Amino acid sequence: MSLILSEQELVRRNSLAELYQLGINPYPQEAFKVDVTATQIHSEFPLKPEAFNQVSIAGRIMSRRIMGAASFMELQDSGGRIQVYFKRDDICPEEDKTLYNTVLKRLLDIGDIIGITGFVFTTQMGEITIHATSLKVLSKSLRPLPIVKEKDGVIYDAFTDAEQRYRMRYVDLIVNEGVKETFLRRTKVINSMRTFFNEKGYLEVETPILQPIPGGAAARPFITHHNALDIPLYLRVANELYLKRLIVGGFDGVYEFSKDFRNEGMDRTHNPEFTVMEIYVAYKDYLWMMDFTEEMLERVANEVTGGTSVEISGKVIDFQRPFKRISILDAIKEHTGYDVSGMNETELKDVCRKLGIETDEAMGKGKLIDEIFGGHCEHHYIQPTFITDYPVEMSPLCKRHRDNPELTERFELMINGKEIANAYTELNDPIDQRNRFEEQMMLSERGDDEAMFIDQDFLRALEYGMPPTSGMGIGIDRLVMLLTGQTSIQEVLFFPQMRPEKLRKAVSVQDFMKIGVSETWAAHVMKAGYITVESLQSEKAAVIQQKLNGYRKKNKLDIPAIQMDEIEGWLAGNTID
RNA sequence: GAUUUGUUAGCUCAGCAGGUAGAGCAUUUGCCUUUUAAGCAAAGGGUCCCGGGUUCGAAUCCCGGACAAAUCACCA
Repeated sequence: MSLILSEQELVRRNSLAELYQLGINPYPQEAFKVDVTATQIHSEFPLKPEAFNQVSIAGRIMSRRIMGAASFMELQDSGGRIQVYFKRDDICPEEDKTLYNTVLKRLLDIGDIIGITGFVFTTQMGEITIHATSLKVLSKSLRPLPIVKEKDGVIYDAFTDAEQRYRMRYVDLIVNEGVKETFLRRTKVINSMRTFFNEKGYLEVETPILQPIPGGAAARPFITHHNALDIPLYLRVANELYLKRLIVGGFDGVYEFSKDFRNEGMDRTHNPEFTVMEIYVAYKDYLWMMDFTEEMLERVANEVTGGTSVEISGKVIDFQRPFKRISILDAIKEHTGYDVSGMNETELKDVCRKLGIETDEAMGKGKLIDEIFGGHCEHHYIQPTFITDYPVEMSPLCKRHRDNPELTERFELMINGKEIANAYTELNDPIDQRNRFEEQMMLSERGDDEAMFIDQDFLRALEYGMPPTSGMGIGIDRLVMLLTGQTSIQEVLFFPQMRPEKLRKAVSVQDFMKIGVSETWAAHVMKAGYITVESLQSEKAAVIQQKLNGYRKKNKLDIPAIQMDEIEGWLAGNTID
């Protein structure tokens, strides 16, 4: 962060100092009583005006319109904005008009947080407004906010730079209307699901994020190190294996909203850390889970949006039950014309070649079928659709299909061409499970770095016996995207992962004084464009002299012109402590 | 990782016939007691992302780099 402040920041710091001089603490300790919100005033004042004769409210100044002895401000609290009217003689009934003339008109800025008391009325323009009778500074803002204005529903000068919006989400939330709403909905989605599960009697649990074996999904993990144990630990890529251990332990239904971490690419649908809800229910199968998932999504959509359909990038998606169901092999047949059921690896590679899909040695049957589906079928499923009965090679934790041992009892829910949920009739045969892990190991040896590790403790748990169980995982971020009409995951995460901001090396006046620059000149040297000591020392003395004296003249500085021998002293490289 | 586009004042953006850096809002000063993206008048504010090159001269042209966005690739 540069130490060189913009003009507006300097003005605000000066205002801050003046407030202190006036005996006003711009960051007071004591609580401020808030007895009403902007939203309440807007909705209830027209019905019960007499209830708003004395209100106390706090918020951030978002606009100011000052005209002599009267001013209007827009105050923004957590729910919205309310206009405030100040009249000099009302907030300064005595002789001393400083609070109005100096504090309100000059020392307060857009972005400052204030508390006021007053009564609500309607202006001649018909806007519900608080007529303030007192004013208290609650927090002085030292940086200018982007000014976003709106008239007749048209937004002017919106704060749109995605990088700045994500890096400074706090600013985004303050100035961009609608950002808060997305995150309120996100919480509603989660609350709605949680209530649904709790009503069914399932237990919310917490399982380890730091895992010695990153199991439960085929993904590249983040690795870290535990010093005391001196072992590597992995950030979880899934919580599946732990939840199933709990089913072994005797719970009928367990679920967890889990932050998972995958060390893979980032784009508008992938963030390195993301939220998944996983639920496991004993004595159920994947057919039951399909019904359960439909019921859950229809209800969540209803509770969050007030209906079952949502619009996203021009497409209307309907969460009304029942959802379409189709097996993955039928889906491939339908969209490519190839019947890949029963094909061996060579035949599948042949199909891939004909479809223009690149293959490599590391790909087994499961991966090949996945590629065909991903490349030619997935994007067709806009309306919620269950894709079922995946090949056994693709699903090492899933039970074989009751009618065909080559397949598994698995479904993925596709919405808007993307996978949203994934569910199994869980594999509880410990012998089969061990074999499947070993097949994964072979894939790993062939070079598939996403293949799963063998979790011996998980196998031991299965050997004690797990009841027949169905489990389902759903990507919360992607679901929230659907239900808020957002097309990038960054819009539904408060703080999406960003490349670290490169901060300019902070230099201070003292750094320049160390090489002999006088205190008088040090600040000017920085303002004249030498933002590091190195940048100054790498310049020729004559150039520096010209530049500094030019700066002195331009800014009409009341100090003597700089002399050559003084500058040569700076460049000599002697440091002074 | 590839391609395309972008990076200019606090914010949104113009300027790219290479020739002294612009607008609106915001800021400062003055006027204004019910305004509405308030108004009127004046002023200040910029490493034109960074580093090289071409040129008498680069925000503008060329090369390299950083960062971002979009598309694609990768991604149970």
